[in-house]
Amino acid sequence: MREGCSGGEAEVVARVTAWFADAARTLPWRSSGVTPWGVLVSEVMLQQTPTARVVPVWEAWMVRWPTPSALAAASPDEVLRAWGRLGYPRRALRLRAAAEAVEERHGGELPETESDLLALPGVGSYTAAAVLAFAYRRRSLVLDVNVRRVLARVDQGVEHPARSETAGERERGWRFVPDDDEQASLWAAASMELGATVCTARSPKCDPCPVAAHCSWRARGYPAWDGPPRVAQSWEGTDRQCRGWIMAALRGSPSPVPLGDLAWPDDVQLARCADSLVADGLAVRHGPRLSLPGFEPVPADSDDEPAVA
DNA sequence: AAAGCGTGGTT
DNA sequence: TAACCAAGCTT
Repeated sequence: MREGCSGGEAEVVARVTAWFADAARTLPWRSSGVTPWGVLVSEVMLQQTPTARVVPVWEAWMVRWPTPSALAAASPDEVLRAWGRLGYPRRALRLRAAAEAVEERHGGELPETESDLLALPGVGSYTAAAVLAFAYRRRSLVLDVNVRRVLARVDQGVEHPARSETAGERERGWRFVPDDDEQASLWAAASMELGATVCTARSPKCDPCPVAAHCSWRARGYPAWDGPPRVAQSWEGTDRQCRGWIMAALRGSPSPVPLGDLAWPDDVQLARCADSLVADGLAVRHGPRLSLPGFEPVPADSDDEPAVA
């Protein structure tokens, strides 16, 4: 008997992985021939961004910058424009920084250990584990929002996982991870897929669920969530919205944009957000104008600002 | 360690 | 229609 399998973990793993054999979506980063770097690119793009929106961007991106060295050589403004509307554009900068780090520290090859992966910019606990599982077919604990929700329901009998990951959650998560590398990486992909397509946050489809009969939440009659209320992130009028507005303008302009051209109702907020974008390396000042970083003004003789005598 | 960080589709 | 939600990371 495998260690830690006192409950029905092995049965759940077997059923979910069998279901996955048929139900797996065909996603471009799952194709054979995709490099570990390609897997990492997909994982970073998928952080907080729906799969459907990532697909076309990933495909174009990998054609343009197939390797870490190619991306490291790209200029930030190109990278930010190619990132398009995926959101959280600092991920694009961090991905480029990760490419540079792979070049400098690992000779251009994505490292294969969890600690080396975690040391890359933009790579956290989830992404490192996902690369181990999906790129290297290695045993790891892949706990994303989908897997956490599946385990919350099947294992804990509650509708939602805790707001932030707990030690107990990781401990329980490991109980489901098969000893075998190949089976473990299959479980990682399959459990994520189940959460993404069947055991969804809003309206779970228990009918086609391969583990409905093993689900504690179902057995308990789907009790409503009685944990802490889940925070609703506001949007209207936030700095986030303002920053997004500025970034969209910068992406859409071939030349630096005067802040005054950005029709934003609050001048103070606009200035503050411009400052924060510059501080984050997402924008650069050219006198009173703003551009994406890496933008090269035509090297005329310093006509960016009116000459001061 | 809680809060900040984009964007747009779904319910 | 207004919330809710999405393959998280960083500070």
